[in-house]
Amino acid sequence: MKLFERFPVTVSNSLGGQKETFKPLIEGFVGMYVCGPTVYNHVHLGNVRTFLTFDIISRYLRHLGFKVRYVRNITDVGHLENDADDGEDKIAKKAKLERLEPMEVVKNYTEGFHEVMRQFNILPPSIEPTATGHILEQIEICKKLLDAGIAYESNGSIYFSVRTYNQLQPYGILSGRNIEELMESGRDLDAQDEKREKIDFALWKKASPSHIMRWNSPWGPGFPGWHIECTVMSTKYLGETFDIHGGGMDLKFPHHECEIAQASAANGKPPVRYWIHSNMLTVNGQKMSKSLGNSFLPAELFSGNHPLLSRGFSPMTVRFFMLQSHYSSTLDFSNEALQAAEKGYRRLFNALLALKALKATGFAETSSATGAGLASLADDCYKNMSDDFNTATTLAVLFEMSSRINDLHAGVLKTSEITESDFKKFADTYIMMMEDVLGFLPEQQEGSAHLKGAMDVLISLRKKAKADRNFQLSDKIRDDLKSAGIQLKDGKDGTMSWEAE
RNA sequence: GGUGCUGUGGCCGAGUGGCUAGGCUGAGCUCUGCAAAAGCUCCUACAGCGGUUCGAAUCCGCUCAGCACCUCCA
Repeated sequence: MKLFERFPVTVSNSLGGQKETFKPLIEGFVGMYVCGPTVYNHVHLGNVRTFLTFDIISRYLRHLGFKVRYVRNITDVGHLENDADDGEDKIAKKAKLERLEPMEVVKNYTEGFHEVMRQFNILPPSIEPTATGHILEQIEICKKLLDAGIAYESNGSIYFSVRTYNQLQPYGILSGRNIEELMESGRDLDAQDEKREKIDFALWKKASPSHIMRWNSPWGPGFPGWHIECTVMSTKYLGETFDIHGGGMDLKFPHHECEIAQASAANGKPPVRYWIHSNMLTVNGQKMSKSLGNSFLPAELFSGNHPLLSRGFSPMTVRFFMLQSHYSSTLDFSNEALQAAEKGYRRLFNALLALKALKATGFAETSSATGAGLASLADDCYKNMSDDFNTATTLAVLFEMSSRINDLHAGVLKTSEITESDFKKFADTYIMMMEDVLGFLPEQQEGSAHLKGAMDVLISLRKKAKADRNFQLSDKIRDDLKSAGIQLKDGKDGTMSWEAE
């Protein structure tokens, strides 16, 4: 029996708003698409939260035994800076400002993005396609929508007619909007506008002579519209209908709504079975965003070099901090919360080290309530993770498990009280949840061989001093090391260990 | 104005109608030569007002407060 059969996964589907049992289209296989970053600037922590959410989802689904194809795109063209009238996209604008080639900008920020992902131990997707690598497919789908009469050409640009689409099937099913209301709100079309109606959106934009990112098309030189790349790439690599589409909450409308419309119109079927949206990271109750100027760059967070931070915090502290809340809730960012997370994370991780160091022998022959309790904690991890990837409740179980690990470590709880199979289930689950599913890594790098050797010398000196009841010396060794940032810990049986802070 | 969401103890933050979430902080105890680490215990809350129910933080209504989206944004 596969793990995904023992612990069936439920997901909150943004389409419909209900929690549903997750059943992939093809049993045992999962296709997942997540909207990736626009690489015209540094990623900030809000972006990181979204990618972390889907990192956890893909890790857990794989852990359960699904074969997951995870596609996350790089948007290196196409998102307009202000509105369609400006005819200039973000990448091109930045490039002009910096006097760089557009692809140079893209390369620079893509590398930076990957570096940040590595720092947070967010695993790479299976496929990371780029918009510029799929221009032909985007032109093809434009043709298809033109042929179907749902798109129209206007002065070298192609627009999607939302009203025409809406006559065939309802527009707005994801965000709960109807086009009449949309027509009443927002900015009105001006005289130069090429769109027939303001709710229409661009599939292909004509490039002005000064526009430096341009490709030839049947309608003249231009570049792809805002939403079409995701439809093209998800269809190409996952099929016309696939299992999971994810992204930040702020993409729900209009981006994902438009994706549904385009794909449904082009392929005659809904593209996605489960929509998952991760919520926003906030600072003092307000959404973290570039435009509000309250965003943190990962580098600022690590160094503490930011007006809102009292000091720096490590990537794993932040990872833990983010996983303490559910992805569908907003999460508020503060110094106090990060400090609490730092301590909590250290506790969990020290228990992991203690568990790995545990010499577990002499197990019980017959099962006991204690052992069964440990084994059921392992099941609780899976139950919580399978319940809409609830990392917050899973962490609560892991804290409970860490206390039991410390009991084993201290000898309060003895392996002779539990069977080997109960212990193995307990221990394996703790390790796999921590490392494989939640993706935690050691905080400080292992000390050099020289440091370890020197610490061995100091520890043996201190042991000698203690044996001689020369507490003045033994305390000095401990206190001086403490002020040098190394904490000595005395074990129950006279052993000593140390931890760099 | 439209659409949706939230309001939980000192702080952060889970909560599928009935059993202690959890973390951090604080207090106490155990262990320890003394500490640290660790274990145990305590501080036990659900914005307000009504309603449904044997029973509601959880469902319904109203009020208040806040947030997000409706324009590029994870």
